[in-house]
Amino acid sequence: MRMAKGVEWALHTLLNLDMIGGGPVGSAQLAEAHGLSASYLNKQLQQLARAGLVVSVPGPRGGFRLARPLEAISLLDVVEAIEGGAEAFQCTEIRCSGRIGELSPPPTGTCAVNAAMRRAEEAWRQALAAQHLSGIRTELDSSPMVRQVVRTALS
Amino acid sequence: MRMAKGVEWALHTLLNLDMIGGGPVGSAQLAEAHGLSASYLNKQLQQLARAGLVVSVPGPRGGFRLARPLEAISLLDVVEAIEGGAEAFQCTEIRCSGRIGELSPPPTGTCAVNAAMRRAEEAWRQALAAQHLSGIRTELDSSPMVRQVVRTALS
DNA sequence: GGCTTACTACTCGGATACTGCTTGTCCGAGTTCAGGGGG
DNA sequence: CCCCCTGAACTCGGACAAGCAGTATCCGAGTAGTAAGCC
Repeated sequence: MRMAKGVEWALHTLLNLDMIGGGPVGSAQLAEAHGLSASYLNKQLQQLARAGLVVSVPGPRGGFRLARPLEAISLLDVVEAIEGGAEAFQCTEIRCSGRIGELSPPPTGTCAVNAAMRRAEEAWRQALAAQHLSGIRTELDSSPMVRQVVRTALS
Repeated sequence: MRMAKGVEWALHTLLNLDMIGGGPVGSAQLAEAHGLSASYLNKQLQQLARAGLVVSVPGPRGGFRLARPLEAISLLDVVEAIEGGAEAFQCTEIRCSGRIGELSPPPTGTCAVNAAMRRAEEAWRQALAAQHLSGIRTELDSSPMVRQVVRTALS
């Protein structure tokens, strides 16, 4: 179970978009800031745009800008935008297959294994939803010097 | 991010091993119980054996049996046995690459993005570690009739 | 001089190949059991 | 009658392919800005 690395890219890129301020920034510049593939980062940014986290501006001097402040963007928002909202553990109901399934009556209620895994996953989602990008920005050394570096790198 | 379906197979198989009792059961019978691929289930059982959750008995009338009671097996044990203990979110330290990495001084401390993701993952792991297979067995309808069905299916 | 218009350059957006991991399969090593032969 | 030995069958164990999701890339659609031409 490995999370797509696009999540890491998206998180850092969103933080950079916040540091640079208002105007839209092209995916090429955002990619160069961290030495990433511009085309692939563009793909991730499109998914963020579909999820309503960033706004895309077409045309020359276009790009992407934050759709809302970092305070209103949780880690869960970003993960679901990139990974999709599907559950990691997908119950295939093997309890209804094979000899046990044939010999047993159709089970009632949800699978206990599935329920337990979903409980754990719900804890993960809640922990993600409880953390917002504004908190990460605080943890980072967001001194004016760092912000200036980001602006220089994205100019 | 999709969890390997081997986790689901392993969980149901461990529960079946408990229901049938002491003697070792071959992977072929365990697979037939749920209509699974015997060879592939065998692969998963080997990983459970390496993790010390089951004991493998070679030779005719061999197979696998539980190494310890269900009360002593948590969901985390099973997930880590199948998936491996690696973190789902793997920080590639892109903050040190690209133009921002070149212009900024080497950062001190761990990446804030990585720390936040690990906090969420830790919540998930704790939720997994808090649930034991004995609890799932209780949730299941483990009436004598069901147990008899499992024994018949594995005979 | 001001306005309109066509052009150019630049951006996003989606369709298209490639790679690594999960999934699935196969055959060999090792062990137990059974049967036959000898003491 | 009891013991030993040989063989066979069955199991785990690891090495070997196939399928799919994630990864990476490229080219087309659309738009803002610009410059030239016209009134």
